Amino acid sequence: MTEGTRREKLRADTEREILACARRLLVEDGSHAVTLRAIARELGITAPALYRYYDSRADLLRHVCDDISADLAATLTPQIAAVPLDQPAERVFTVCRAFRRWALAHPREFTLVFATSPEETNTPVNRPAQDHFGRVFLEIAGQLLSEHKIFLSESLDVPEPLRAELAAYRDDVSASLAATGIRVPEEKLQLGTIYLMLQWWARLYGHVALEVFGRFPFAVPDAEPLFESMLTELASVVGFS
Amino acid sequence: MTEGTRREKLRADTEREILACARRLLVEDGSHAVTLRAIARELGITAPALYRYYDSRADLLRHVCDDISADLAATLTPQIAAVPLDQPAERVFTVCRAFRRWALAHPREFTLVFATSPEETNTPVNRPAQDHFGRVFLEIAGQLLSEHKIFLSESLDVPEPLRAELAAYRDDVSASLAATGIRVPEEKLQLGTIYLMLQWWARLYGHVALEVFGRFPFAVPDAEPLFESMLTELASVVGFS
DNA sequence: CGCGGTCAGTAAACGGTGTTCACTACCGTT
DNA sequence: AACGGTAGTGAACACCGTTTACTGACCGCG
Repeated sequence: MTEGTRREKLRADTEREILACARRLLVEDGSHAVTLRAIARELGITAPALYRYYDSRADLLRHVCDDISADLAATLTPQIAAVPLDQPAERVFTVCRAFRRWALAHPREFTLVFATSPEETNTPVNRPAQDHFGRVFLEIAGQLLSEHKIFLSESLDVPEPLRAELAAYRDDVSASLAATGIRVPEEKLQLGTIYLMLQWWARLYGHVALEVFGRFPFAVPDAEPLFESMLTELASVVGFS
Repeated sequence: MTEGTRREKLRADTEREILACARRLLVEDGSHAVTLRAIARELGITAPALYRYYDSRADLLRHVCDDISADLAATLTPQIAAVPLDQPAERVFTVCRAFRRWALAHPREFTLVFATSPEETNTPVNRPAQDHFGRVFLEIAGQLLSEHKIFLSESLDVPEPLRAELAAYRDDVSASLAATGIRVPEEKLQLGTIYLMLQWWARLYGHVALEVFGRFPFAVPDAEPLFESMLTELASVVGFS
């Protein structure tokens, strides 16, 4: 897979080591503990050596983000795959529940990837679904759309002022999906579908972020029932069982 | 208001100065620029002097959070007050729009207060609506409930497994409201009401956070129509026009 | 074989950070 | 006039990211 020049093999090796170490530090002690010097110390090298691999600490953190996103995707995909294709509602539920479970189990990773202001990691604003979890979300939604006609088509009432906006997004979604190898027939990507995807993602994200950050307006010791009720309500909106 | 011993007056003065300076640094250069030494430099004192006022940088940041929350509350309250009491839907819309506008105009403050993992500011987990914006949200919702019976009462279908949870929150909400001087008759605080408040907050938060962080699954240049459509949809769920 | 370039890694240094500690000098009170 | 509390200082410690000039070892080429 990677170039075999052996030199590059070693390089890729330590690069993986760096990322793994950064991940470990992040998980165990928080993002402020992800320090060039700490990583170097643990790898038995000196801090400046890391600049052979990353331009800066921010750059490293950005790669850690991508690493985490990849892991999340790798965690979610098999879980969805385990649900039969002919149970689309259950598939969507599964990915939502899995995402919540992952976020609660990996709060620091979640924070870094999903709730870090772009400036913190110096992420260029022009970096939409690139590598990030959005891709996973799109993939799953894309599969769903391409294999079923579950979503209410034109009958779903998309507010008029939104139609122009949504039409613009469609191309973006199409391109994103195409980049991952999924081909969705044009006629399946209706405006209502895109609208639903956005709503779904916003609610899922909102609930999970609130839960991870403990920012409910009052103490909520166990938000799982709340989450489940959100799912069933969302499903009813879409037209699931 | 503050003790007049003049010594304490001076102290309160510089304390305000410190907070104001921290706010300015946060707004202009991001939270990483909020540095004890930078603050001290600007006040013409030395960094260790700040320890006379705050236990640590984290402690200072926590107070900045409270300061921001207070400001947010002060921004929102008059905006709501400007909407006649007999237009409850418009009142809710107003606070939601105002919150979104504030967040977009003050992304760094929003990030610090609403999307900082508790560990970052060393916030004790047991710090629910205390001083934070949750209180404002509760106040507004509380006023709404106590003055109108807009929300669908028992007819709203609260999923069975949730009823126990929600019942537990009710006391919490009651106490929080009472602490701010708002007395809501017990019978107005129905389970469905609490459920709605949570849903509303989760969706509002989710949309705004996504927008501030630019974490929509694809590029969304202008999320305002999306936001407005969310509002009208939420309103229809509650039974507004 | 040996020469030369590429490149991972080093050592030292710069300026910045949070935090601690011993210390001063003032201010209000007794 | 003496005292005690307290805001503020200065020096120091242990970190941090980043830059610079430097060392070797490895690899391919003649």
